[in-house]
Amino acid sequence: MTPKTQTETPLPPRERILAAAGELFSKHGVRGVGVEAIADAADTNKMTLYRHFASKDELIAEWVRGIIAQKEAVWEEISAKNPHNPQAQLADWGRRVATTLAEMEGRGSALANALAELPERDHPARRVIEAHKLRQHKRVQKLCEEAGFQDPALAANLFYLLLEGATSCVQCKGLKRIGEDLVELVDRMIANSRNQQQRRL
Amino acid sequence: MTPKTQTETPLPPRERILAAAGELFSKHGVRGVGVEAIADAADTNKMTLYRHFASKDELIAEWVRGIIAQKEAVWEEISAKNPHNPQAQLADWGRRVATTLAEMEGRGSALANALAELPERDHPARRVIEAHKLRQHKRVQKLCEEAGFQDPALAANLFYLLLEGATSCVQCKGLKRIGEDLVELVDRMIANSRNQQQRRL
DNA sequence: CCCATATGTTACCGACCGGTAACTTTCTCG
DNA sequence: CGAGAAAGTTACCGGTCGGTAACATATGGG
Repeated sequence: MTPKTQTETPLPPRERILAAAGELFSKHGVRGVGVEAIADAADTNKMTLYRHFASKDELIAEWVRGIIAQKEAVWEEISAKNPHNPQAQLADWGRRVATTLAEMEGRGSALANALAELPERDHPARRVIEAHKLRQHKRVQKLCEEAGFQDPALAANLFYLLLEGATSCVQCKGLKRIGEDLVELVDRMIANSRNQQQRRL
Repeated sequence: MTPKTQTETPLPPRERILAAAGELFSKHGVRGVGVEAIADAADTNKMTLYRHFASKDELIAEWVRGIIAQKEAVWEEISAKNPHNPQAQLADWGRRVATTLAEMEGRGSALANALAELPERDHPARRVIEAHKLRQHKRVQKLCEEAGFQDPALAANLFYLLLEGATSCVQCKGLKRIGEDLVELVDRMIANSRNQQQRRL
């Protein structure tokens, strides 16, 4: 009699919970979803959830860690595809950010939203996100140094501001051309870096 | 016996409530503060709060409207100080954004945070914020047209992304030079616009 | 087969939240 | 002074939330 419409569940409960939490957190924000709703969506119950995660905050942190891991995996992919070519890596990165933005409908970056929803400065998830953002910034800065920008730190901050700005803008509808313009701007930056290199030779 | 340490209260309750709500919302986020805490901080009570605001959501919206009003007042000031000089207006704006960022300790833009905390697409506050962001973007775009950029829409999006990115970055400590670099980048953009104008003459 | 382990089920707790009712106090102004 | 509006006070409602206890069920390997 119970419909059982969901796909079969070969995944262990922990993974199902993480997946369900991810969907709900993305859609309604971490503070807008209760643990019971998560357990239901994962086709399990609150008790099992608490056997796998010490608290809701820890579940949030784990979810955030997953997102970050796959973002860092993308970076690995980028640097593997064009090793020793920082310009190409930066361009690739810009393009990927733009396409990612195009796919996000309405609600913006999960990480930025989580940061805004968790004002407590010592929240586990917050620490993880901040560390990741700093790593990301460092990575861009290193690429800018290798790319031969006159002022690598300035260039890196420009790139970084463009990225952060774009992911922040997605929340607001309208402003549609932003994705393509982001790519355009990154490409111009890279062209500039080449000019600067030539001038210096 | 009651300490009564607070400053005298010559302001009507409505203003006190708005002020207290503003402080608490900024510090703990709109979802992290209850109406009772707001009433207490305003040295009044929940009942009086609900006589002046139909609901918590309306109070949030009113707070947001206040922030936006003062941001738009800044724009008036900017355009009054350098009328018919779009470059100077853009530069002034960049400088003001940078100093504002320097003052915000830790937690980022109240508007961006509110947007992240209110996923419901028809929340009154959300509508107000989105309208404001669109107005802001239009304003920058008009200035870019007047400033004679080759591609005003592209330039406007660059400015806008820089702004949004900077206000979004404040949440993350570290990344300290961002404020000064924002000014530097805006100035370079403006220098570019002058070159483009000359080239076209 | 039987025990241990993982999972499901139900019920519950205390805290907090947004919002309201009913009544009292205070202040203003005619 | 006295009426009326604005503000304060207290108590309460229904709901939700994060988290736990106690117990029932399955599953799988020695």
